[in-house]
Amino acid sequence: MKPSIKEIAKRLNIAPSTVSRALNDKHDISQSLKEKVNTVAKEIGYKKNSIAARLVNKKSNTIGVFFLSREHINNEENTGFKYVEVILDKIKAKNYDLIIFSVDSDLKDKKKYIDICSERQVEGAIFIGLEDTDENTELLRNIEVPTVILEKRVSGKNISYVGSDNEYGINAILDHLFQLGHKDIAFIKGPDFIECSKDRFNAFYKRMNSLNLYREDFVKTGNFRLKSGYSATQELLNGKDIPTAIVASSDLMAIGAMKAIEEKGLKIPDDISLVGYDGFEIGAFLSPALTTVYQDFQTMGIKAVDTLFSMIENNEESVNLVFKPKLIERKSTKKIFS
Amino acid sequence: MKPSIKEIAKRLNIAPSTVSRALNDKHDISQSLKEKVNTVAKEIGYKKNSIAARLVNKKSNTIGVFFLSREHINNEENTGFKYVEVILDKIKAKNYDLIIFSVDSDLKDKKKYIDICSERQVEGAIFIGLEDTDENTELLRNIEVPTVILEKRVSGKNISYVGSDNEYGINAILDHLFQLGHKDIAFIKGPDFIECSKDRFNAFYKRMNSLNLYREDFVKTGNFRLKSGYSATQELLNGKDIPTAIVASSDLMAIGAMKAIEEKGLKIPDDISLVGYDGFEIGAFLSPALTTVYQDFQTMGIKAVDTLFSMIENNEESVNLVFKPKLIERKSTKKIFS
DNA sequence: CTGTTAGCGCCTTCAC
DNA sequence: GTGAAGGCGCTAACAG
Repeated sequence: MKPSIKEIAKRLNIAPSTVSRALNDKHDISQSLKEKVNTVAKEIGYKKNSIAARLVNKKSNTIGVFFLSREHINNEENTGFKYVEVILDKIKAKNYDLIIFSVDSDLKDKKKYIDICSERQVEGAIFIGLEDTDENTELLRNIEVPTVILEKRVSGKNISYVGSDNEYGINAILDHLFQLGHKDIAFIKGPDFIECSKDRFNAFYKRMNSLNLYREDFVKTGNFRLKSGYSATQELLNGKDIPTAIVASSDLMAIGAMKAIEEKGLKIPDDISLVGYDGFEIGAFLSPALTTVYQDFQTMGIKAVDTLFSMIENNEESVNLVFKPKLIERKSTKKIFS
Repeated sequence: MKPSIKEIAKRLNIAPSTVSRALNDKHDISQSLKEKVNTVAKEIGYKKNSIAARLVNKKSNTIGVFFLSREHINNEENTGFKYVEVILDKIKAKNYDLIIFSVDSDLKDKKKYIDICSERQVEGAIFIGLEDTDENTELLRNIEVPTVILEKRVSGKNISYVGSDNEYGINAILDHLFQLGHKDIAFIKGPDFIECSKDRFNAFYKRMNSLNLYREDFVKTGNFRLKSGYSATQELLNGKDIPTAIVASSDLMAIGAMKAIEEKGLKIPDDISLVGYDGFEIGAFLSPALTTVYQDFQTMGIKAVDTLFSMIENNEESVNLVFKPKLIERKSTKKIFS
C-alpha cells in the first residue's frame, strides 16, 4: 500500500486536509508545520496520487495528442514526428501531461476521437496527420475542448488550424523552374487522402494548366516514401517524352527520384532538374544538394501549442494560422538549354 | 456540467450503482435495463470519467514513456523516434494509455523519474535515450513499477534491458573491411554520454588495437548528426595521412561524411570506403548506396513492450534482451589495391 | 493557523 | 436483479 496523506496525518496527529495544504504550500500553514509534513512525507516515501487530485480539482492537466495516419506513412518518412517533438516539449513546459493517441486500437475500437477526449477529460487536443478519408472528421467539428488541427482545415467553433501555404510553396518552385527555362515539368504527387498533398498537386495543376503546360503523363502518384519516388520516377523516365524537371512533393520522394535518375544514366541537374518539398536537413548533404521548399515544422508546432493554450487558458477564439514555406535553391536545379 | 452516472440514474429512477453495472456490462443486470441505460447514456451524451474510474479501481491503465536525450540529438536524427512509433502502437493495442515524459520541464522541475511514475500511478515505464550522465539513473534502480530501458544497461529488480549488440555490429563492419584489405580505418564516434556510442567505439578500439592497427589520429568525435559527420570527416581528410576506410557510428554521420569526401574530390568507394551504422532506409537510395549495419528498431520496440507487459501482467522477472544487428553490404565499400 | 465536513464520479461490497 | 452505503485519495469550504 502506498502511503497516503492520511498516513502522514496520523503520524503527525493532524488533519489530512492540513497535510494537503502543507504539501501544496498554501499560505495559511505555518512554516514549521510545512517542514514537519515534508519531512515525514519524505521519510515514508509519500507521493501524491495525481489521479485523485485531478478528480477533485476537475482538472486533468492533460492534453491529448492524436497522431494519426501512421499506418500509411511511417517513421523516417513521417513529417508528423517533426511536430511531435516540439509539441512534446512545449506542452511539458506548460506543466501539462500529454497523452498520445494513435490509430491502432483507439480507432479500431471504433471510439470517436471526441469520445476519447471526453473520457480522458483532456483539456485540449492536437491532431497530427488527420486524413481526408477519416470518417471521424465530421464528428470532430463539435468537439467541446479547444483543438488544433495541423495541416488539415476542419471548421468548428473550438477548432484552430495550423498549416502551411502549399500553393505558395508550389508556385515558388514553379517560378524558380520557369525562370530557369523549364516547361516540361513533371510532378510526383503524394497520396490523395492527405490534404496538403492534394493542395500541392492542385496548385501545380492550376498553374501549369493556366499556362497550357500541364500534361497528364507527367504526373505520377507516390505515397511520400522513398521507394514510391523511385518507382514514380522510373515510370516517368520510361515514358515517351522525358521532362526537363521533376517536382516531388516530398524530399524523400525526391531522394528516391535521384536514384532512379542516376540509374537511368542521367545527371542532375545537367540532364534533368529536381526539386523536393519539406526542407529536410539531409537535402543539403546529398549530391547534388537538393533544391527544395522548406517548411518550418518547428515553428508550426510551437504555434500550434501556443494557439491551443490561448484557447484553453484565455478563452480566445479559434484561429487559422497559415505559414509560408520558403524555397531553398541548392544544386539540383539548373538553367535549361533550348 | 458533463452528465454523470447519477444523471442517468435519475432519469431512469434507478440507483447509480445499477447504472454503473449496466454500463460495465456486468452479468447481474437484466438485458432490458442495460439497453435502457445505454440509450439514455447516448441521449444525454454521457461519457465515463476515466479519472474517477481509475481512482476507485486503483489502476491507472497508463504506461509512462520517458523520451530523453532529445536536447542533444533531435528530430530526423534521433533514432529514438523509431522506437516511439512501435511502442505507441503496441501499448495502445493493449488498451493502455501512454503518457510521454520529456526532458524539458519534467527534468528541470528536478523531479525524479521515479517520482513522476509514482505520482502518475503509471503501471510501467519505458526509457528511451537515457544518458550516462543522467544523475537520475542511480535512483532508477529502485523503481517499483516494471520498467524497460532501451539501449542502456541499468540493473535493478524491476528493470529489463533491451538493446543491441554493438560490439557484434562493429566487428561485422571490421571483418568486412579487413576482408577487403583495409587497414587504415578511421572511426567517427558518437557522443560519450550515450552508452551505445561508447560501446561502438570501445569495440572498435579493442579490435583495432589488438591488431596493432589503432591510430588515435584516425578517430574523431561527432554527435550523431549530419553536420558533425561532415566536419569530422573534413578533419580526417585534412590530416597527415588519409584512411582508406571510414566507419561512422551512425548513418547520418556517414551521409555527412559522404559530402565531405566528395567535396575533397575523392570518390567513394574507389578512393575511400565508407560504412554507416543504423540501417536507415535512406542509405539504400544514396549514391553510392551505403554499406551499414542494420538495427531492427521495430522489433526491439515491440520486444520492449512485450517484456514490459509480461512483467506487469504475469509478474515475470526482468530480463536482458540483446539483439544482433546485421551488416548490409552495399556500394560504399570496396576492395583496396595495395 | 488548523480541524471538520463534505464531495469529486465511479465502483464494489452487502443487503434485499 | 436491483438498491443503499461506503470509500478510492485528495482538496475546498467553512468553522473555530
